[in-house]
This record gives sequence, C-alpha cells and structure tokens, in this order.
Amino acid sequence: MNNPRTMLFLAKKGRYVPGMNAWDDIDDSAPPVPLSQRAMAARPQPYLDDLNPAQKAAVLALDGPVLMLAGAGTGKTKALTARIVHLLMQGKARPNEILAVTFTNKAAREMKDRVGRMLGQAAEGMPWMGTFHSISVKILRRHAELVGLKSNFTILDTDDQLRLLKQLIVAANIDEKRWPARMLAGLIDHWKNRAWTPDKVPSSEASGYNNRGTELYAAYQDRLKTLNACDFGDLLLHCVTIFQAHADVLQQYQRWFRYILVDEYQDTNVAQYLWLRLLAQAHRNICCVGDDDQSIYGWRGAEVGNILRFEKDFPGAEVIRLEQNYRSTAHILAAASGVIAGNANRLGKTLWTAGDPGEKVRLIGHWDGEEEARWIGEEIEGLRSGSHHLAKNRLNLRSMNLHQELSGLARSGFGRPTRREFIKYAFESGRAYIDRRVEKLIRWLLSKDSNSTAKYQSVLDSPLDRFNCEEMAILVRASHQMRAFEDRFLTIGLPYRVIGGPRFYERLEIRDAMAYFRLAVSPDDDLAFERVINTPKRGLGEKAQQDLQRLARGAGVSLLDGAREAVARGAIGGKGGGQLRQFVEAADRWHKATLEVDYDHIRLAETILDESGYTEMWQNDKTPEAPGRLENLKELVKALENFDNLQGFLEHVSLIMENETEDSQPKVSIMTLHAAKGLEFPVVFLPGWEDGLFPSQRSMDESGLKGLEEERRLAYVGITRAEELCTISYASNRPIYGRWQSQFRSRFVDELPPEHVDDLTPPSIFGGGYGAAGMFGAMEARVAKADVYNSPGWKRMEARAGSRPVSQPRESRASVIDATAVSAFVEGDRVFHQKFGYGSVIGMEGDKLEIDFAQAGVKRVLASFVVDADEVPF
DNA sequence: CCGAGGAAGGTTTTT
DNA sequence: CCTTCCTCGG
Repeated sequence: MNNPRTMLFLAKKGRYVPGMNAWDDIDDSAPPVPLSQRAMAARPQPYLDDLNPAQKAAVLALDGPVLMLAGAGTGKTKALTARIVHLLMQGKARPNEILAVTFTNKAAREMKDRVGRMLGQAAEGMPWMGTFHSISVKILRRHAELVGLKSNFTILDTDDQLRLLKQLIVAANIDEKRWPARMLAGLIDHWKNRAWTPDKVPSSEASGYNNRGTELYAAYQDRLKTLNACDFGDLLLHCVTIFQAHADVLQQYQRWFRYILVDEYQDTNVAQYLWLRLLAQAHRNICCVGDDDQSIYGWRGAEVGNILRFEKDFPGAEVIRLEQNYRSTAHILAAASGVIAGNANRLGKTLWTAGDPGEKVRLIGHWDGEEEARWIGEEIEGLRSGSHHLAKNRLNLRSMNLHQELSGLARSGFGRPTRREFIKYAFESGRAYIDRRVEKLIRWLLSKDSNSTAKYQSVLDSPLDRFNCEEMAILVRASHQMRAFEDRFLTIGLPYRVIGGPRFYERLEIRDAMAYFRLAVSPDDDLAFERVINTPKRGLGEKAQQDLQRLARGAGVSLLDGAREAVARGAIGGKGGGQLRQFVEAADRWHKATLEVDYDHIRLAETILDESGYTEMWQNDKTPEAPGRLENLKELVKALENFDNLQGFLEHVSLIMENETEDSQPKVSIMTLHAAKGLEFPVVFLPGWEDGLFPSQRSMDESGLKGLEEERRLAYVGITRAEELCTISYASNRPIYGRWQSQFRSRFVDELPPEHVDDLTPPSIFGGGYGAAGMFGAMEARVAKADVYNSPGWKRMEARAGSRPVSQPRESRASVIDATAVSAFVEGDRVFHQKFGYGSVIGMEGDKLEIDFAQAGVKRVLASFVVDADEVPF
C-alpha cells in the first residue's frame, strides 16, 4: 500500500464526523476502537446524533409500550441499540435489568456487538440479551423442579426426539408407516408453538394417529420428564407454564426485567407472545420492533396477528414508524412497495429514501432455467470485471462530485480508486458526504472479532466501479433452484457460496460425537446411549439392544447401568458381550474423568473419539464424504477450546447452531429468500418468478389467500435486500419433477409498477410482454407422456444425462430439433395448449412455435406442448 | 453387514 | 424424472 496515492491520502489528518471516529481509528493495524468512544466523552448523548427524527422518537420513548414499525433497511437495529444505550445512560436500568430478545443467535450477537461498541466496552454485563430459547433455558434451569425436571435437564436434538417418538408410536401399536414419527414431531411442535399442553389440544386438531395424537403427545411429555429432558418447544412452554402457575416467580422476573425489548416481533408465535405478555404486563415497559410486511414464518407458527394486535394488547401504546430507508435506491423501494401493496391487512408504511433513484428494477424472461442461469452468470461476470455498463455507472450513482474528483486523480496517474480510498478521500476532504455505505464499511472494518472480516476487506480494496462477488447474491424461493446456478457457476469458474446448507451441528458425525460426549457427562442419558451403542458396529444389533432395553426398564435403571448389569450377568453372549463390556468400562472411565475439577476436556474429547473407535470408523470408511467428516470432527474438537468443560459446550451447542467456517475468497452468495432476511447486497438477482414456483403452488393450496400474502411478503423481502441493482427473472419452460412445463410469469411480476421497471425481455421471444397481457388463473400444465418423450426438451435432458460437456453452446440445441414436432404444424394451424388454451400458429422457428393465443396473446412455445385443436378430446 | 431394488416424495427452517 | 430412504435378501 505504499504507493503515491496512499501517501497523498495519509498526508492529511482525520477529521471529526458526527457519530464516527476519526479516520485514524479505522486503520487496519489499530485495535478495534469503539465507534463513538471519543465522541461519547465530548457530548452527553452522542448516540442520538445520527438518528433521524423517527428513530430518535423510538429511542426516547423509554417508558410504556412502544411498537416500532421498522420497514426494511430503516435502521431498526441502530435504533434498538441506541435505545438500550439510552436506557443505561439515563440510569433507567442496569445492564442486567434489561431483557432484550431476538430470534437468532446471530441477531443477538450483532446487538451485543453494537451496544458494546456504542458504550465503548463489551456488553458482557447484559446477561439477558439473547434468543427466546437461550433466555428461557436460563430461567428454566432455575425453576426446573416446578415442571418436574431437574435443573441439569438435557435439551433434545431432532434426532433424539424422532427416535423417542418412534418408540412411542410403535408402543401404541400404530402403524409407523402411515403415521411417521416425523409428522408427529411436526404436530407436537405446532402444538407447542400454540402453547398447547396435551390437555389443551383441541380435539379438532388431533385427528391423526388413530385419534390418539394427544395421547402420544402426553406420553411423549411423560417420557421427556423421565429422561429429564426437554425439546425446543418445551423451553418456552415450560416457562409459560411456570409463569402462569406461580405468581411469585413471575413477579420476581417482572421486577427484575425493568425494560423489555423484542426484535422481529412479527415472527413471534403464540407461546412467545404469552411469554412476553406475562413478563411485560406489570410495568408495560415493552418495546417491540418489527415489520408486518416481513412476516415470512407463518408456516412455522409465527402469528402476524401478534404485531397487528399490539395496540389492543397494550392500550395507549406509542406506535412509531421508521420509514426512511437507507439501504435501497428509490426505484427498488418503489418496486417493492408496489408489490406489497397487493396485501390487505397491513399496518401500512411508506418507505422513502433521500438517496438516488438509481437503476430501475430489471426484469427479464428467459426460454428456460438453464438460460436464466447462464444469463445471470454472465451479468455477474460483467459486473465484477467492470465491463458491464451498470458497473461503470456506479460511481455516478454514489456521488457525482467525488466521482469527478476521483476520476481526475485517476487520470493523473493514480489509477482506479478503491473503496477504501474513496472513503478516505471523502473523509479527509471533510466532505459531508458520508453515506450509509461508508458507515457500513467502517463498521465492517471495526468488527475485527468477526471471522468474516477478510471478505469485507476484499470488498473494501476492490475498485469502486466494480462489484465484488461478496456484494452480489442470488435469492431463490426453494433450495432446489440453487442447483442450476451451482452447475453454471462451476463451469464458468465463478466463486459462489451456498448459504444455509446442512448445519454443522446437524451433521451425522457431529451428532454422534456429541452423543458420546453427552454420555460421558450424563451416564443416564439413554438417548445418547442408544445412538452410540452400535456406532461404530459392536455386534450389538437390534436383538441385543432390545434385551438391554427390557433389562434396564425392568430394573428401573438407565441403559448404561442395565448394560453394566448385563455384562456382570453375562446376559449378552458372543462377540457382542465382550464389546459391551469394553463399552461400559470406557463409558465409566470417561464419566469419571468429567468429574474431576479442571479436567482437560479437549483431551478427554479426543480420548473418547479415539477409544470408542469412532474416529477409526471414519478412517476406514471409503465413501467420498469420510474425509470431510473427519475434518468436521477436528473442527468440533477445536470448538471445544472456547469452553471450560464438556458440560458448558453441550449446553451451548444445543442452543446455538452455527456454521461459520468462512474462508476469505470473495464469493457470490446463493440462498433462499428466507435465509436472506435481514441481509443486504448491492446487487441482487431474483430468479424463478413463475407462478407455482413463486408464489409457491403448495403455499397457495395449503393456505389460500393467507399463503399468497405470505409469498408476497417474501417477494417484498427479496426486492428490499437489494441496495443498488435488483434483477428479477423468470423462465418460460422448466422441468418440474422431470416433466417439461410451460411456466406462467409470476403474478408478482405483473404487480411491479411499470414505471420503475426496465423490461429486458426480448420481445421477439416472448410475445405479449410485461404489462401487456392480463393474467388468468394458473392451471397445471399436464402434457401427455407420449408428447414429452418426443419433445426436444426431453431429448435435451437425455443429452444432458449423457456425456456431453456440462455447458453446451446454445447453437447446438437447434440440432436436437425433433423433426416430427416441427413438421406436425404449419402456419395458420389451430392448436390447443394445456395452459394457454386455443390459438393459431403464426410462426415457427426450429422446435418453437409462435402462437397467437386467444387469451394469452402471442407466445412462443415448444411444438410438443400443443396439439392440433381438432384433436382436443373435450 | 452391505448392496440392490423398490416405493415415495419432491418449499421455506430457527431454536 | 431423480433422489432418498427403507427393506429385504444374500
């Protein structure tokens, strides 16, 4: 970095910018200095300085119920953290008297970080800042006996839960095929979300499982109690039960939590709602932050109703709307607003921005999904190399003046400015123009604790007129859509990352290892015992395990104790008997080790994995996944370093499921719309906007209008993730379950306000472009089998399955034309299409026909998708 | 204990 | 159609 350009910038001294540190604090070599520490000393309330009026109002209204309706990108976390700081600075509450609840650990961590930075110290003193679940565990451990548990209860993972339920179903003599454990788990989860204990489940809800659903639920709860365990739903439900049944306990917490803050309130379910209301009802100092338009978790129990009803629940509540958006350009906001306006039952917000109108939202239709992926890949390459005109325009978008100055510099031999230099320049020239982008970058720089810093550094050091891969994302409705992009990006060598794959702690090997640890810590953990007793294989199959079960249950002891007894009596014969003896001895040894004060838990963990033969099992495994699994096990042991003992680690893991093995290379993100909530990217691609895919058919089938509205909110969330450039696309043809189907453009596309949309769809290919033809209900296009097998689409798929190169040039497709399909029609033929209805052929090109449909207008479809109108059987 | 073969299912997912 | 999970048989 020792070039003349840098020297020039360094020659000047940093300047004060409200709410921010001087530039010299943002040097990479300097330790992270809290953002406003210095400012804090100079003024009484610096954290209020860079808040807009609405945010300020939300921060200042400390007492009484407050509903902060914070639209996407309106700085809600900023307001929330400022509010906490304000509470502390005003002496309204001590750090441990503030209850701040979030949904995810990530959100909790971010809030902690930001409060800490504002205060100029770590927010470790805020023990009640966390997720609903982590806070509930804390409370529950203290009062476990009130719900029949011991305070050292274990938290079940999904696997254990399923195994347990399966046993119960079998025991109840119910056909496990017809009524799978998975489904029961879902049901019970659903009931717990609604805060229904077994006796409260309405009979109308319990028709499955031969009308014995609630019976099974009750048996499950009993079993959990015996095992001294609970599942995730229980954490909240037990708390609610305790609060409702024990006024003294409730009052204790009501007094303790003087102020309550809730993030993402629109995502709360009934149990969480009750939990909050019970805690808040005495002093009513509750501030809920949320956005009804971003409620996308209805399918897992979230009740938008909670936020819609807030003012009724808390009469006299102050409702504050954060509507100034700092994230997206005006066109993007307008497009998003246009779509969400289609929903009824909204609290209503109007997002606006003081910023640049920017580029219009781009819309493009493609022939099929493959082409869509190819196009997006090319766009990304262009944007990242700077050859794309929109990349070149980017400087204009950010700041005309600075652009000119910087271009001047560039021309005089300084080269292309990087963002880092841009910020520096803006900063040092005392320019008032420090936008939220700059603020964000500074935040990135400061958050050195985050292990993703490296990738932000790479963003910072890339030229301002290019988009770094880190700045671009593809957001899809369903994860199977990701594949097309992965395939494509792999062939063109574009670095990408899929967010939200299987989580680290959910992986098979990790769960197995964890079960071993659990058994070491609590020898009574029967579920852990069951999981590992024959993993690796010890010759203790179904039969031996059943014997053990019977023996243990008969004697009323744990499985491990039962096994010990069986060994003593020689009840298990043959090879298994010897192995069992070894297993029991080892388990005893491990447990003994955990009882020592200050034992070396890392070494113990290694010993366990070693002695159990578990590591060896994977070493001998020759499947391609095995090396990865061993790698994960190493990772797991490494993670132990952050804890004092195995107990602490297990507790942590049962609550926190994270997978943050980041590497530093900048990558394009591919993720679902759900996973994207709360994130933002300068460039966003939203592919697959086709009816049935998005909005998802299933959603609409199952939940009707309610489902459609949630899908629409999902669309809103998607668009509002984009900061500068948002591109929506769809394909006319897509293989659905192996069958090629004509797709209708998503109805959401037609809800986009045309004046904010730039339609790039080639009109020649997709007649009756965007904004022209009206929509009519989407039908399922079922194409007769014979047609499909003859269709070029089919041929293409067959070709793909064969040995052809992954990416076939477009031209070669023409060679796959099915001659019969082409010759089957001539211009002027009357034809029928399953989806578009009747029409007449007005043109042909290879395997595609151009057809003027009576209802749908001019479309291009595969010849095999239409039949002669005379042959329609109805 | 492993592999072949058949049946079923094929949104979204955190804690 | 493809993938995955489970069962059954060797």
